[in-house]
Amino acid sequence: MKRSGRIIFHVDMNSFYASVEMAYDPTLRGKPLAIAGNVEERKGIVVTCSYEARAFGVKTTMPLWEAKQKCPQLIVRKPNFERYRKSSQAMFALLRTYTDLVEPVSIDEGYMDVTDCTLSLTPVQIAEEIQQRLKKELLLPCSIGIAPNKFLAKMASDMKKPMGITILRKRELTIKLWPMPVGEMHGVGAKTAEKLKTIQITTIGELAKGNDYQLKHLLGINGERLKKRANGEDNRPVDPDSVSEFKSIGNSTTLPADTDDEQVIEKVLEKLANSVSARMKRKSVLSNNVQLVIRYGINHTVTRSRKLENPIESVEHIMEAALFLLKKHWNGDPVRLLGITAQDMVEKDQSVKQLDLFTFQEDAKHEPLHKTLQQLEDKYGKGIIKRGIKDKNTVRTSTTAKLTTSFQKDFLE
DNA sequence: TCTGGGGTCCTAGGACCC
DNA sequence: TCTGGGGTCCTAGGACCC
Repeated sequence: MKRSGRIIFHVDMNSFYASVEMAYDPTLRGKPLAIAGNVEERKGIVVTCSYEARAFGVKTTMPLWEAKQKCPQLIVRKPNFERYRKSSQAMFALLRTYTDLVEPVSIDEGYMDVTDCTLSLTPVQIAEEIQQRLKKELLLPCSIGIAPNKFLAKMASDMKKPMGITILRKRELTIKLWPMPVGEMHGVGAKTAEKLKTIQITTIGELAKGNDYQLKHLLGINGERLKKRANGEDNRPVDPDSVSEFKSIGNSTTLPADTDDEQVIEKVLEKLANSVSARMKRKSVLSNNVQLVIRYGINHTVTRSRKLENPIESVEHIMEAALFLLKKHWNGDPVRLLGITAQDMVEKDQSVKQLDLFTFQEDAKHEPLHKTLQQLEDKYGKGIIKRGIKDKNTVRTSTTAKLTTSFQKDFLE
């Protein structure tokens, strides 16, 4: 028998970092706890806090000094990402014992498609069991939303925290979803809410009935999508692989004090390049594009990127690109934050290396070489060969990884 | 005392090619 | 001599999320 609709779960861990710390250190349980970066300094903000801390009015992104004011007995810990990653892995492993269709969205939340779960349990029973097991086995509380698609499941999991299970059926939309402020909708932030207000849309229900032309004019393609979601339409599949296809790896840091000292800036970049490179190597990926982020003041951030000739991963290469961008684009003003992000990632194929194919004089006649390059492009598509100017008259061509093996077979024998 | 650091996706303009 | 329109790539920036 084929069921008409899907059954999607959104599993959302409650105050994840704080919960992990409590699981790890029993003396913290039941106490107001905040996780904050830069504990000693002015710029520290609350990343996550326990429900006991929330009772005092402590909130995520609140400056630490303010949180301490609201709750003098607040316990503050620095984040320990290694620990969170481990807990996260254990949590997703538990979810995968129910179905392979588990899509992690972030370290502490994910979707499950339990439509074809073979268990003789109802969806609600499965959700209850998952929630109980996460609590018992990993000491971690969560909320679960159950709905016919991802968007509704996400909205549902938000409705009851902590340790909630909420079912959101399509026919309940008008009562449960439509009265909510549009700003609480997943995908609508402050700016979009502000824009919607100009056309008298303040609730999800008003968005659901919004004028197509007006929405498109105001928000572009996103207007169309948001209206569909408001009407409970969302056919995105649960994709277990989406998380492994990450697009970028970056590190950034706010400096202890704003500075225009070039040596200090270069030191910081060196550190960032080191950590980006280490993470890339751990994941066996190379990058074709390096982005430099410079923040001058609270509201002035500049990003500059550079497409590279060859994919890179080493600290030296990352630094080279970052320094190039710094020299070219830094206006000399004091810098508040610096960041390096590696983008346009490709998987590193261990078995083959990137290879310089030819170096030749652009204006000279090299019929066989040109012919070979043409053949390569015909076979593998445009863009497979990178051409770079080596010096005034010399062109260097190179290609990457996967092609090389076949290339050698096809053309170098 | 006054907002961190990790990401994704989308848009838009200019360059270049056909 | 002048020139349209489409496609792709690159870069910068904005919005959003956790």
